Amino acid sequence: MTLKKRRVKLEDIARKLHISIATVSRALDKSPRVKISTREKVFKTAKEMGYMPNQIAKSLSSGKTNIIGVIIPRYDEPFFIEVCRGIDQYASEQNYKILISSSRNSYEFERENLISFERGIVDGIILSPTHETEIFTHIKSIINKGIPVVLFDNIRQKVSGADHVLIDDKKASFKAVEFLIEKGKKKIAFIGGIKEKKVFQDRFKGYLEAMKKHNIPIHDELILHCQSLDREFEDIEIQKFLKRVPIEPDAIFTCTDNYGLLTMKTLLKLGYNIPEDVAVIGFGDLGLGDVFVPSLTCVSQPSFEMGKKVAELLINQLNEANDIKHLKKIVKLKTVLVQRDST
Amino acid sequence: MTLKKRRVKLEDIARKLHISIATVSRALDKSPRVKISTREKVFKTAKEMGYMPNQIAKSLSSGKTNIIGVIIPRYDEPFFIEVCRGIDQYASEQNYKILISSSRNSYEFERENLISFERGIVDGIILSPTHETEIFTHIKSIINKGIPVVLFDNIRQKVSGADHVLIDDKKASFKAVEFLIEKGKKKIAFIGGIKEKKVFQDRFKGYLEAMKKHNIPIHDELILHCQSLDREFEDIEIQKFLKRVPIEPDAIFTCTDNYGLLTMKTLLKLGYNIPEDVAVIGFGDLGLGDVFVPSLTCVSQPSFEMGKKVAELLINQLNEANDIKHLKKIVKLKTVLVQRDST
DNA sequence: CTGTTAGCGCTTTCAA
DNA sequence: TTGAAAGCGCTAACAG
Repeated sequence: MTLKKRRVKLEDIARKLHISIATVSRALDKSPRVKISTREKVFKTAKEMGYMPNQIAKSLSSGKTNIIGVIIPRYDEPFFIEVCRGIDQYASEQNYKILISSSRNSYEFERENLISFERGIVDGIILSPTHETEIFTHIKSIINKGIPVVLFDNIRQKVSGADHVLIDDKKASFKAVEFLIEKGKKKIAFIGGIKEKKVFQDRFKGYLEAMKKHNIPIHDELILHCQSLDREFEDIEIQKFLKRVPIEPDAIFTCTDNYGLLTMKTLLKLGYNIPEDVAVIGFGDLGLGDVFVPSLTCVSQPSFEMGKKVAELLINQLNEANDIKHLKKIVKLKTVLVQRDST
Repeated sequence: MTLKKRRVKLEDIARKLHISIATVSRALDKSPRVKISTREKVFKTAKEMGYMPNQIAKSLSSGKTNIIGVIIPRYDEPFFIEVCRGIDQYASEQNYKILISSSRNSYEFERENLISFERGIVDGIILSPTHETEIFTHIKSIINKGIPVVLFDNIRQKVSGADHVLIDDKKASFKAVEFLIEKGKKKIAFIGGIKEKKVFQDRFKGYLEAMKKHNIPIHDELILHCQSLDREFEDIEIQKFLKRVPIEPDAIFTCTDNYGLLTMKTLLKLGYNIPEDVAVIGFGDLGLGDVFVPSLTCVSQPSFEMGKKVAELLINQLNEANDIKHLKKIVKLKTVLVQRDST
């Protein structure tokens, strides 16, 4: 019954009103170079005809898509989701949409994603490098093509030409461990993530430094670097570690909230009291720590804020004149130790 | 030092090789209508010159962006993230990218998002309606313009012309409650979400039916419909409810995992034993239930699978010839009751 | 204030 | 097997 409907375009409005396409375009842009009465006529007709601008045509012609590409290592990590929320919040205020893709913890995927973004679908890119990412030529190459880039979180190497947003992982973990020491803990275990990941390396360094500063001997048996990239296996690794650890720790500093929760779970099942027998600290503060019983003390990382900041920096770059050489920034966000029942 | 570099385009390759743009385009497409030797030359030159196709131009010309728009009510709900993961998984296999936006639990935002997608940036749309969404004209209007749509999860009203993916909420909760009854529980409380949301309505119906079937009296005092849309307030509402409930329940059926966890937290703090004094069931099975101590029994909803299914249906629609009238499908996915320590 | 016109970079007929 | 040329729908420079 309904006729085959072609999309209404500027030309249709122009023809109907016996004016030029350019005038219609300008009228819809509310350009001051169009008589108000004409503008009104155009708006009215556009509405009547159900006109909807074609974003693709606009983009081709203007060279701007108003889309930001975001590449994160994985979806199933609340930290990245929080950051994306922050990005989305800021971006949508500025009339940008975000295209998220996951590099699945793989350098190759990260590279592929970047290349597919290079095809012009995004105006700029926000990226959190995977643990595998050692070489940054793929990123530099994007920057060289004039596409703005902002990096966040796990940055093994500074990339000139990109903004960076991060926290001071070493300092944060140093303070957390020191806090345990000040509580009188001596046998402090460390549970970290894959060694290759910069953030985990730094958190480990903070642990070591705090121990050293207070002259507490470091036992290798009390140190675990989880190698899993999968939630299920993390659980198994941690259980195995805790069941076999030769020295009973009186505190455990863990590098993510999830490690912290898994640690508490296993400790409780093994019959330990938290925090009396063993204190536990997590890292992240992603909303689950205060649901668990006992609630988890942790380093609170401003994930949402980080997302907003990252988006802000990118959009600033986008708004700069192309020829003005942007002074790239390195922004460090503050962390706080949130004390709850596990310490 | 570096020259102002313009992007390499087909024309540049064509000129260098003294052939036409059309031939270059066809060669890169591996069209059989191009001599193999020409194709090879083109590929070689394209690589040398660092050619990168312009996706926007391609899209304008082909009418296809290979982007799927996804609209979810909120980001901070693991269920939606899992679904998005599933969508992304299937979509990326089929060479689609996804553009996610949140309707922030608001009908108005949902509508706006839809309209912005209508501007041609996406080939099709996946949408999970908010609790506020009562009218579906905005969705129908999209469908009428020929844009494929798939709906999932909270569908108050079937929309002809769209595929639907859901679970049988009523049956799932019926079975869960019946399970509690069979365990000998009599004073079963219900904690649900906003009354306006179809899924919560159905889960409530399942509860009522199970109680009725087994002739167990229903006490209004044992029923809570959380009205919060915010994690923090959910916690407060549940605490208040549990502290004031006049009849002590011996079991609590809750409509999300988060409600279940919050419920357990509060019960533990009030000194109850789980499951001896009170059993608790959640809904969702989103990875936290088995970390908590005690672990949470829950209705397991196949979120990731749902995402894959939804993407599959959408891409099927996209692949159909435009004139073939697609028979819209309603897919119901199975749920399972996962028994853990809280019952 | 309005119109004409030349692109944006690619695809795709139609012709050769 | 290749090329010329007409779009895709919109923007923007230029002219009037």
